[in-house]
Amino acid sequence: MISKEALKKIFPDWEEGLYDAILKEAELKEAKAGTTLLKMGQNIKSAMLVVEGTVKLYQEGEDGGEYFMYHLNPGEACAVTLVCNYHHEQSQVLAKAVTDIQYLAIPIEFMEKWLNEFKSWHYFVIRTYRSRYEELLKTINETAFKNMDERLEFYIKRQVKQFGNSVNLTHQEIANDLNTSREVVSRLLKKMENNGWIVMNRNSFDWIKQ
Amino acid sequence: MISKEALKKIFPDWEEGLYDAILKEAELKEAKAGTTLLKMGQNIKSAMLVVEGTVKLYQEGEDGGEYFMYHLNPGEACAVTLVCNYHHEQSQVLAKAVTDIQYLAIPIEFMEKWLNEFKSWHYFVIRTYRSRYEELLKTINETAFKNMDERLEFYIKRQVKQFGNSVNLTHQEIANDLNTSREVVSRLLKKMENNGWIVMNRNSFDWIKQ
DNA sequence: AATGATATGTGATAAATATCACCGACTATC
DNA sequence: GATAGTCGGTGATATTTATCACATATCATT
Repeated sequence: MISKEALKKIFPDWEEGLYDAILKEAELKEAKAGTTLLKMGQNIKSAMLVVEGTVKLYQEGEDGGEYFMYHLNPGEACAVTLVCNYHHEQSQVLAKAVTDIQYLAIPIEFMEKWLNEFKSWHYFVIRTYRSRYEELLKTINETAFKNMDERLEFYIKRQVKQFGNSVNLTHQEIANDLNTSREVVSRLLKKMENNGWIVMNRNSFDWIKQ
Repeated sequence: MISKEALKKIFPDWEEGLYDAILKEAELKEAKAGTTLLKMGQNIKSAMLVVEGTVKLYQEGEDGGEYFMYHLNPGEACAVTLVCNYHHEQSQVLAKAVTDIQYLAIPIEFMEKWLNEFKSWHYFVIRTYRSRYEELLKTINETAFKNMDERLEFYIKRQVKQFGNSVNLTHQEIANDLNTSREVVSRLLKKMENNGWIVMNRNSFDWIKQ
């Protein structure tokens, strides 16, 4: 299990009792890069708090398509799993580990209990919802108003912010995240290269635009 | 001001003290149908709780376009205005009254105070965020995966659920909400009419599909 | 170095949507 | 009931994106 000190660094400003409760009740789990952590429609059994690594959150289409919404980093939690009420809540998102990750899985029976017991947990839940809500607003804005070239640029910028200027994704992977086709991504990336925004390699490219 | 009994009907399951606090601190405001209640970028000075009527929430594009996200009904609150921390939060949404409305405006200095004082307020804030988050997920799903014909159908169904089978909107208004053009909406509605899904009139149409 | 697998490039074409131009129908108002 | 304004219909065309087909490039493995 994780040490209390490490926990405090990643999730600051909680009450002592909450750290103790986490250490007692949560399970520290690991997952390899690429693992699907949560599927749409799946019953939610535990809340997920990211300790190490990065998770990608998707919306899933009926036809099986995926649409990238936002990243989760250490100290952040998956909003949909912070279930307050009932026991048969189903996931409305798809979550995948991008890197090898560690996360805390907290059985959902503690969600309501802790809301009553720990003020800092309450704040954490609200902060989580608020920040995820704001991410969704950005995603909607991009999707509703922008063409694919701008959406791709937005996507790459988020990627760069997360992992640095070297983007290690194939055109196909990017196309999947944006729910478009590889050809479209290839052509738009080629344009960006011609504009001097990126330098392309196989399996990756570098963002060099200011 | 509104009576305590009326308040209890619209916002059930709060603590007595919270009703009293609302009655003491909130202002009951009115607005005519069509009024813009909140613009994007505007400083948030008060939380908005709907008492009577319906509010439409939009995302606003940089070019001035609008994109409809969801309705707010009596007993519901605008999530973005439930600001917890700082005083200079700016709105990331556009809110418009669809009907004549009444709403409670609560100065944001009480947001944090009440979170500490009233457990039921805490729950109300979380429930608000959760339900708005879920609405956004639906909106993203429609926008990212569906073509305009399906999006229009989804839009009409939400409208029907809100206001009944008679949809009193012009093609132009629908086009604005979906960030497309009137011609596209007209053509798709014509198709729906040919399919026997709707009966069209000037300024309105009736949804007759099962 | 030959082979197969994966990644990327690109033309041709189709489909969806946006835009422009203009028309006729209805409505409110005087 | 003439008129101006709003609403809806529709062809033509442009743009964006999706899809298909196939070529080339790179890499890993032997």
